[in-house]
Amino acid sequence: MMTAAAERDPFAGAAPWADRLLMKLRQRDDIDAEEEAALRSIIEPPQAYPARRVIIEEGEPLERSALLVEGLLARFKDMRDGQQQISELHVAGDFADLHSFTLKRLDHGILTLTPCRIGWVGHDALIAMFERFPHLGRLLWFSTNLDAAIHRAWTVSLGRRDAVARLAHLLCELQVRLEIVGLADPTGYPLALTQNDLANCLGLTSVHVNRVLRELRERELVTFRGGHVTIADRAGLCDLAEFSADYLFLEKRPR
Amino acid sequence: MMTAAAERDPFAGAAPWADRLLMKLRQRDDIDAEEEAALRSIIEPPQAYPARRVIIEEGEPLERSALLVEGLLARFKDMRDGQQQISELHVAGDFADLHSFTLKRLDHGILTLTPCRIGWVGHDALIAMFERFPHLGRLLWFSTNLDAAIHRAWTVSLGRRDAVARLAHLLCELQVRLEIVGLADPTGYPLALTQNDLANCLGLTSVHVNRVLRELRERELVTFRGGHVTIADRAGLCDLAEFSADYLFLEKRPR
DNA sequence: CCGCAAAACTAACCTACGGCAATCTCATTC
DNA sequence: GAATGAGATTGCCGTAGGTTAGTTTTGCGG
Repeated sequence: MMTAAAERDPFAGAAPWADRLLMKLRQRDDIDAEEEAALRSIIEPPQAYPARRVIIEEGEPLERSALLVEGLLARFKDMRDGQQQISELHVAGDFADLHSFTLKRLDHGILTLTPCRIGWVGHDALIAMFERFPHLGRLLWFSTNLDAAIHRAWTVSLGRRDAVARLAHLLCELQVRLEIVGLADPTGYPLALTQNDLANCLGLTSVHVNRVLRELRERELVTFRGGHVTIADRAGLCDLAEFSADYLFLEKRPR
Repeated sequence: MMTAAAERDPFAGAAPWADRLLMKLRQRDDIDAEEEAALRSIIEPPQAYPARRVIIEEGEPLERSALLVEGLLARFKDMRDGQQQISELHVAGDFADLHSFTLKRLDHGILTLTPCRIGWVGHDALIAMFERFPHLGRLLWFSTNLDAAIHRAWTVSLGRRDAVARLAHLLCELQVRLEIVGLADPTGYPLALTQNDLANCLGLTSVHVNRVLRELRERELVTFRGGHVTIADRAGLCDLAEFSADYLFLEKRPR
């Protein structure tokens, strides 16, 4: 069953690289077939990028946004003294820099942490789509506000949780976000990060992340080894982290 | 000169409580007279709230958003052990919880730190306005993305700056944000916060904030006393904080 | 002008995490 | 299968900031 939009665009209706984005959005609101086709049609076929490549430089003028199709991306900021802070991790299905649609440039860089596939979307195509489907505009606005909610959760972690709870909280967050897009099962998920990457997310040093990982392992809560997170005691982990998924807005509602 | 929208609504064209919001938005993009009238017309006359009142509870269903007309608001989260973390401060002219337009509830509470005046805006009125003026929709989307950029700056502070630089950075941020809405002169600004409030922003204790304020005073960079921030050496302060206003997106551009 | 509470300030001590350096593990390449 | 290098791991010690427990100052209602 093809919609009008789908017939005009040879990619629409197909474009499987938008699948995880749709899973993510449909967790929060209904999207009808016409909207789906419109959304799929504006996302260009994904391009591959190697790990550890800065794909968007801080300040660079932007006329398109990046839909992460596969891999892990980080929003990061480098300090004078060589330290780095990551302000958000992005998983498949995330629009990593939809913020640039209104900001026109970013206040931070975006970096691949693993090999990635990215489908670009032109800002002009977004404007056209929003004129026809204001509801999709609100949904993507929602998704940037969801990023802001994640930022706030990280702020709370960095400000008020100790290193153990902070790491536990991050692992809980990723568990939920990856489950939504079908990349985690209830016992854990693949996570191709180094301990140093985790340190850059958590405002710690890699040495201390190592100590904390050992503690979490010894307390039989989680194991992170060989690029895989195995959650041994989910309830215990959430409790330690004071984690609640409320800030991820998983309920389906008209937005 | 009255526009069509202004003639329909007795408050439009007047509604001076939207002045600072307009100053803030016009710093980033042009707004024509018709848009201005539409925006003014949907903001209800401000209501007064005393200091230290939670005006929005975490999770509460929301059908309107708060434009801060006067005073200081905080987005906050309380921890099990009684600690509090503030994830953003809002000054006059800020839409404090425009995020709830798409989120429908908040992942945090909103609290008055000083006596405040707030003009409420119904979400239905926003939808109607956006249908007629998509450009205003993008501008307000921009303003939620600006909040996200501020969140990221705080994340970097909390993760990678020591207490002195962290406090200095916050004081720099407020200087710029208050200047935009005409509430700071180049030498400083009124700031009716306690040292404990600052501690809750910075992930510190009030005791340590006190020590750090003394250090900043002794280094002749800033003084915070009697609810007023006096900047003695702006360049030195920015340098210490590694502060750049880039993340506040002060340039005027079509959004 | 007094009495009171909240906030500011100080000092002595304590601890979570950083800094540094050495060693270990493991995957990759020739 | 030896050589290499990135990342993981551990131990020791230093320090930024927390904790506790005060004292002092400020603002304010009566």
